[in-house]
Amino acid sequence: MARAPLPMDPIAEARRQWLAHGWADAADGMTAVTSLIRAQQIVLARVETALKPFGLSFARYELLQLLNFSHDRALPMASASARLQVHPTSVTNVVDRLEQDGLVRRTAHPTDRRATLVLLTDDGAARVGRATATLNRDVFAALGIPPAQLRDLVQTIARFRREAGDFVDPPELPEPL
Amino acid sequence: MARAPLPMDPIAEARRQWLAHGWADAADGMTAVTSLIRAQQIVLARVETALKPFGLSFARYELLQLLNFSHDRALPMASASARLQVHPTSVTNVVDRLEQDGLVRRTAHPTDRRATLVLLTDDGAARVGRATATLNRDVFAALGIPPAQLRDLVQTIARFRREAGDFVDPPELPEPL
DNA sequence: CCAATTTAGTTGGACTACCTAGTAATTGCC
DNA sequence: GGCAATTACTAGGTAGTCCAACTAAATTGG
Repeated sequence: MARAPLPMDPIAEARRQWLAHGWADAADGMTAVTSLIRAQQIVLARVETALKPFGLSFARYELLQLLNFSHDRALPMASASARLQVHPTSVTNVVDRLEQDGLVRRTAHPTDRRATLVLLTDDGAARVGRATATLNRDVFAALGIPPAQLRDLVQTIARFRREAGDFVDPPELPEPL
Repeated sequence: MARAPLPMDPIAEARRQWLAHGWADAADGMTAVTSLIRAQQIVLARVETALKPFGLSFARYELLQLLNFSHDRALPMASASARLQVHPTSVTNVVDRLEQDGLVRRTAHPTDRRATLVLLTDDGAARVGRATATLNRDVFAALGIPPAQLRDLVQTIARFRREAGDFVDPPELPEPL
């Protein structure tokens, strides 16, 4: 990743180019998409930096934390894949490495002989606990976005995700027909 | 990528977990970070889907479009790396493949014998032009985020990027000192 | 002017994610 | 009951990202 700040905002520059080429109807969407992609790069870089001392990447951390919050600290591979929204082969890959590091263990599923349970080891639980403390302190609690904007950002993205079919609302109240 | 929508919002669920564990000061930041990462996954998936018929990925497209907007349709590798905010080795990698496909060519820099110019070929220009039309129509102009929220989103992220040192404001007026 | 430093780019290695294709086990339907 | 379709996972290959280390060329400083 390049370190030196650019002398101007490349996204605003792209927006100018879009307008100059007569693509006004797509300019705002283009700007939003590139903004989201760039913002993700920045926050992910911070997360990876914070996790590096623990020998974890964000992909590893997410899986460990998911197990940590699950009953019996275990989950079938397929459930992890669905919950993390990643390809099943990615889960296989990450579990392979986490298992080599002794942070998780593969176990037989009690009833379904096709399935494999991933189990968080004590080492894994300790590791993810320490990583979370660092992450909370150095990244999440120090993002640098004012609370009001943070709230709007999350809400806008939540609406977008729901419309994109990312999840469906749980029936908390009586269903409106 | 998993396709079926989850029965509830996993990010809201994570937020509940964070609050339940007494990490209230980090909960909003965690929520924002995971929201950004998930939103990027969704929009990037749409972009990649739209680009697939053209044999392009977003990384390839970005480089081609950057060259397309540059003088003489050419740029030194280092400039592309800085502008795209990716590691120099990533540029080497992408240029290798684009060159194999005949969409760009490596040329000698006229004055600096260390540097390599990447030049957009006519084929490359035609390809990126058609890809942009599709991208504008199918993705950017059809994001599904209301205009007002789109504007706020972009502005919030722009502020965040500036504070993160992504870019510095251009000296549009006489330099202070 | 020449040595030391910086800059530009590539190579090799590691990680993550995806896709395709395969095996094994389970479920569903006649 | 038994065959077909589905589900769970793994293997192999491709793409993209990064880092560390390296070569070559340009710049800088004494």
